[in-house]
Amino acid sequence: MRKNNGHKVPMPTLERLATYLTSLTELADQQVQTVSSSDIEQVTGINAAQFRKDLSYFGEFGRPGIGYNVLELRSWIAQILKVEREQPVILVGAGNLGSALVGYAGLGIQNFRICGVFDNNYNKIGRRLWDQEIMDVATIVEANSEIQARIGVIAVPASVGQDVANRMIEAGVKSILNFAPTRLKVPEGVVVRNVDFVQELAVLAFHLSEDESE
Amino acid sequence: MRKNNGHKVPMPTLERLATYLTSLTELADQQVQTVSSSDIEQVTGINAAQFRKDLSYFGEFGRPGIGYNVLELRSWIAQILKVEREQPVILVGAGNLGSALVGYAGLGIQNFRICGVFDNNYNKIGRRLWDQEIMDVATIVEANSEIQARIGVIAVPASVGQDVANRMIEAGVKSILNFAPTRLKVPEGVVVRNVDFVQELAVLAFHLSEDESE
DNA sequence: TTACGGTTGTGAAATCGTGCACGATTCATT
DNA sequence: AATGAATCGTGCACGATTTCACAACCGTAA
Repeated sequence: MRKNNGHKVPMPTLERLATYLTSLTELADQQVQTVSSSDIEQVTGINAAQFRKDLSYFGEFGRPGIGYNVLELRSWIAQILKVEREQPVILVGAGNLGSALVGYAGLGIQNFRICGVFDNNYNKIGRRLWDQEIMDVATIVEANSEIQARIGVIAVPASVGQDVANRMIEAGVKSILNFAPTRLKVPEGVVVRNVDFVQELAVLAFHLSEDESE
Repeated sequence: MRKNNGHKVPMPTLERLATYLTSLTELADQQVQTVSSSDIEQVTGINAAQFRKDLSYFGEFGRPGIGYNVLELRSWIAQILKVEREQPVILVGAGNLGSALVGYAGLGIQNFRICGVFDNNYNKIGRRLWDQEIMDVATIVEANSEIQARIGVIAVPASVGQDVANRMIEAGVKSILNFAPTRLKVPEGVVVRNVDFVQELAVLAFHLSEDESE
């Protein structure tokens, strides 16, 4: 990484960075060597100027007249997003959603790996979920002193979301992906992103025109 | 609904509307009769002025000096989001994620119901997933002429995402919730929202500080 | 009736994000 | 060496969104 000595990268830029990374990986698989910002626009639908601006927050990665080297750029973006090496992740909630996430092969593509699964249900603790043994959430601090995950995923009912978040933070988690429909209270320095299916559906429902929704 | 004769409601406003709806339902369950915008800020973490501005796109729902009637406001927002009555939803992809979504009780709370589940795997077609029989995705047009869903959920691998979207649109779907990590090409008038776990994790990884990520 | 504490709705200011437009750079060709 | 086509990086203007701040309003109590 080159600049960004300061800060203030817009959140939408970060989200797009992840998109670029995915597309660059595809392009690399297709043996493409070089791309221009308008090629990226072609593939991702994101405006070419936007792409260049996004990168400019972090340095200069392209060559005028040429474009970007696919492998190099992918590696740079991976570095920026801190996914050059495998990122361990822990997950609490071995229900349907948790199970789907642990089994999701797509995680590995961006170097994420779920290295610990926890639940509070004694019928589940000790069982296996894919390649993971489900552990007691009460042991999360101890377990994560081993795993050393800094990212945690919450896939539990809303009612226990805050409690789980607290434990995770105590266990050293700094970033939380929260699937429970609750706003988590977290201390300074901990980042939370919420994913709420129902909220997404509600936004979609809004766009239905009256006569359609009938 | 009262005004909004025009349009142009900011997307972030719509997303927050869904949050308000959830919180209002909780408040109603707690027998709270009236709330002020600062009560809402307390509960949701969303700025009180923001809340009032959001509502102002649709009309005047509060009384100066008093606040908002919880039940009334909830009903109004539900109307705005078109979730006053049950919204049928169809889902393609009876894998782990699809299964989790069909089984997710939270959907019902906002009046969404998955009324049709499809897949292309002959080992799955005909089987039951919770209360739904998995149907052949090839029959989606016919099946949805009965179900009349206008909202569709895509929970299939990226490679077949576009194909599934096309079929859905042919079947009359106007809004798509897409869990496949691909940018879908859709005709004018069809709205898509993407949910990408890996992108979310990547944004979270970015926020880890160097020495932590080691 | 008047005064007051609490609260809304909204214009206007401040902030934030996007996209254009252009100077600068690179390579290929003559 | 000079020309031209392609492409980057970025200042700036625009558009979108958030936040402020205040007039208008409501109910209560003196």
